[in-house]
Amino acid sequence: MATPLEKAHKDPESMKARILAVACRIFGEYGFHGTTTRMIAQEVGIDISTLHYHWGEKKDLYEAVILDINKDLGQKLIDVEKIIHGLPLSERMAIAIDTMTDYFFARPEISNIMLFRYIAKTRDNVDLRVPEFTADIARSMGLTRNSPHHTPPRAMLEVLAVMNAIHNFISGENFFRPMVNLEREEYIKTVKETLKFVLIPAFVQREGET
Amino acid sequence: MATPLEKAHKDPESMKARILAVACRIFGEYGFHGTTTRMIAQEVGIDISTLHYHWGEKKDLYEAVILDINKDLGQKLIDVEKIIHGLPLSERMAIAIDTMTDYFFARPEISNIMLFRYIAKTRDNVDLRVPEFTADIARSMGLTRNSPHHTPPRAMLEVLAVMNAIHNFISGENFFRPMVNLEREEYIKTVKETLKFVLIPAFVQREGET
DNA sequence: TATTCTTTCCATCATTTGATGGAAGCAAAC
DNA sequence: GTTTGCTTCCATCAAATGATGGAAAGAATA
Repeated sequence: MATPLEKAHKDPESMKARILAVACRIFGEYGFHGTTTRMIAQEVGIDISTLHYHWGEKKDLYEAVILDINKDLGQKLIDVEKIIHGLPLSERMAIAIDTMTDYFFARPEISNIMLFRYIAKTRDNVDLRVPEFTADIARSMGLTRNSPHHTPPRAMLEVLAVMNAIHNFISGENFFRPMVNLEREEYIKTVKETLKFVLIPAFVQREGET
Repeated sequence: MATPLEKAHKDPESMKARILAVACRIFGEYGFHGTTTRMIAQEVGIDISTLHYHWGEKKDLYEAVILDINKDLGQKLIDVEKIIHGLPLSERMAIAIDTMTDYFFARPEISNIMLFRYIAKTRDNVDLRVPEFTADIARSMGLTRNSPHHTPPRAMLEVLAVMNAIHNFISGENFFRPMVNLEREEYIKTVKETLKFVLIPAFVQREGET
């Protein structure tokens, strides 16, 4: 049997896990400063003291959310890499965009928190593992052919351009969807089409030139 | 002579204008909730009461910032449109990307506040004129050829993809630049190259197909 | 100079918010 | 049944924060 701590971490019914899930959503919606511990506690249906009992102070809970996202997203990227491995570039990108878009639409808090972290000033120590993930994806996309153990700035930025394009449409849904007046399903479908249209040709074209 | 209000609005030395400029920067750095009126007042070097005297409550000041951005950005888009009018698509996009990237790097608060507005929940009435701007750009890019008086969702999302790609690299500079370990000038240069590389081919390719 | 109007600051409030101590509840072990 | 340890909640605190009233300072005008 696992230790109580591990159990609490794994059992989604445990109070600790329930708090973490709600915290992830609320932090994603309102950002760190826009979120109050009372908002989270109320959403879970508990007292603030119970929240502090399980997770300590607000910043600790936020860091736990970051770590949770790192774990989940890291695993997802590994899964996708396995699926697309060996396929031609245009297919790899199409599948990756479709899959990751579905994933983020299902867990929009992840896109929200990542974008918040990019643009807002904070003083955290624990951090998103974006540098590692970005380098991994660059390798997976074949952008590091000339320097397998180092990721050139240009390759990093290209990957970030792709990833962030996805995040924007997920996090911006509340703002963009009324603009284009589409139902959710239709919005998701159009977002995927647009992303694939805009992002894939550049890379395919360059690959053909070598 | 202009009214005192207009004067205060135009004279960048006036207290009201100074507060607005600082507010724009601080709101951009920390978001609405992450910003306190005391932070703004301290940065300007005045008492909070003076701030409230000129701009009323915090939300009013924030709305003034939004209106200011709308005005400035709207004018910039008109200027760019004049410059690129008539040129071939690939050149139009290259110049627009270069120009707008320089513009946002010079005023990163604009990118910050726009991205904040996309992802964070608020209950504002006054709003960014993103829908209008987006439709204008779509028209300028020739994406509404088949329906000149209506902007199809797909065209809107394509424009948003381009605009947001720029915003991401400006607002994310503090996060991304250490990742790629570049000096500021080099970062800006690489960002422009990357944006043009990723964003232009898709549109040029489609235009060639018609 | 005296008067009036504008601008700025000091002192202070009420509310919100992060955080804690201690009592009460509850289940498992003895 | 009693004890022990874990969990939850109530009451409360201290600090941060948005906001205001009124006095003081300054500028413009008669």
